[in-house]
Amino acid sequence: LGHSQVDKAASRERILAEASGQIRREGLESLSVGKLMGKAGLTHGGFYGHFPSREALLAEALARALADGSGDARRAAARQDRPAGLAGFVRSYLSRAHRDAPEAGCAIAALVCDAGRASEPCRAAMEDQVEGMIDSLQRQLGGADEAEAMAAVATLVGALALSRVFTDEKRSDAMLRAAREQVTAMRTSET
Amino acid sequence: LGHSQVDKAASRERILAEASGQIRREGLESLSVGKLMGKAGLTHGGFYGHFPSREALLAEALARALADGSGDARRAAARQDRPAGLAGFVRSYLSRAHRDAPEAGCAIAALVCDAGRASEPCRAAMEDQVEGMIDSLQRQLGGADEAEAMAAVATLVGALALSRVFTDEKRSDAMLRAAREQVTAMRTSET
DNA sequence: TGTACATCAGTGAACGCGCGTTCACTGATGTAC
DNA sequence: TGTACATCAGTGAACGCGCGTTCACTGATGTAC
Repeated sequence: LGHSQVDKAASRERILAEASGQIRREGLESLSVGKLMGKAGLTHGGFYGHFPSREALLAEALARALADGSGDARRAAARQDRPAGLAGFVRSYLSRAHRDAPEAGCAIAALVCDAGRASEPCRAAMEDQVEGMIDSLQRQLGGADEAEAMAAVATLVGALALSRVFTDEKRSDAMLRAAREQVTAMRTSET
Repeated sequence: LGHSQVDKAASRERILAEASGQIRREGLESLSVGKLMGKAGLTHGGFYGHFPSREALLAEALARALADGSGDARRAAARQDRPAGLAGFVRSYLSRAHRDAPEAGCAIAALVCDAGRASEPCRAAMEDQVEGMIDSLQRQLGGADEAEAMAAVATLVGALALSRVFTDEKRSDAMLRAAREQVTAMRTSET
């Protein structure tokens, strides 16, 4: 059991990473201090050496989740040198892999509904990330007006969230495919 | 304090109606037996004369919420004699009134994220309602293929859910407008 | 380099609280005569 | 129509449980000499 400063930083990191996955997998309210510490290999009492309260961790974990999931994906998509550009981003965003691993994926799609009910900091963090995704898509759409980018975001987020509702995998796949076609067609009709 | 059989039926109705609104306003997990009974004008102990458990009520309340919100809206949209048809449905679905009153609105948009994490009956009920909304939109789109209807549903649900994340009302309105334009344009390009 | 000690990461018992659920009870209802 | 009584809708105290949080403690860390 490490007691050094480096170990503490590593513990904090493990706690945050675990929390960031947990909230994307089962929602903001699912995060329990005791269980979280257990998964991080520690006991519940140590939690308050890292964060002042569950609520404070929640805000930080959401920020982390948004950066991990949506942020990474958007940055990848925004890279000019990427072969496929928009089509590549849409393909990966609406992929089975993304649908089946919400804990590693876009926190916007995983938590849209929770966001409106959450504390102000959580809500603000989510809002910023949505704006970021709109910007990113507008650029990818090649100078389309913002309304088109907004509609594209709605389609992407809605389709991914809905694809996770279906128990029948074929229907779920169909939902992803339908949205992929629509968003990809938006570019084609623009350029 | 009524003790008749009619009164009991009315109590059950009040409990269900209250629960159906509560879960759409604050999520499935937000439903508390004690608070719910309080809002229905009763004490917590009486709950088990109406439902066997919180979980059982949850499934019934979700079914009710889906029927109230999405069902009503879809049925209205499906009526052939309605002046505007699809455009009318889309306008009301993506209206400020709908956004600002989730407790009376579409349960799909209010609970997409919660659905995947919920018990099997809840998930199945949600799944059915999504299929129903796809069917309804396909008919409204005038014989478009199912993929287009699915993409339209994703856009509608995604935009409504996202519009509730924004604190800035102008951005929220813009999201609704953007999706309205896109879905309405789908019909135009079809017919 | 080696020892003495202050620091502090992590432990685990304990707390108050709200939850879902149970149950003995109360008193209005509605039926049998 | 009027009375006696079984039914049962609703009450509120009590339960066990898991939660977030606190705190006295332990023992490894890393610094001062």
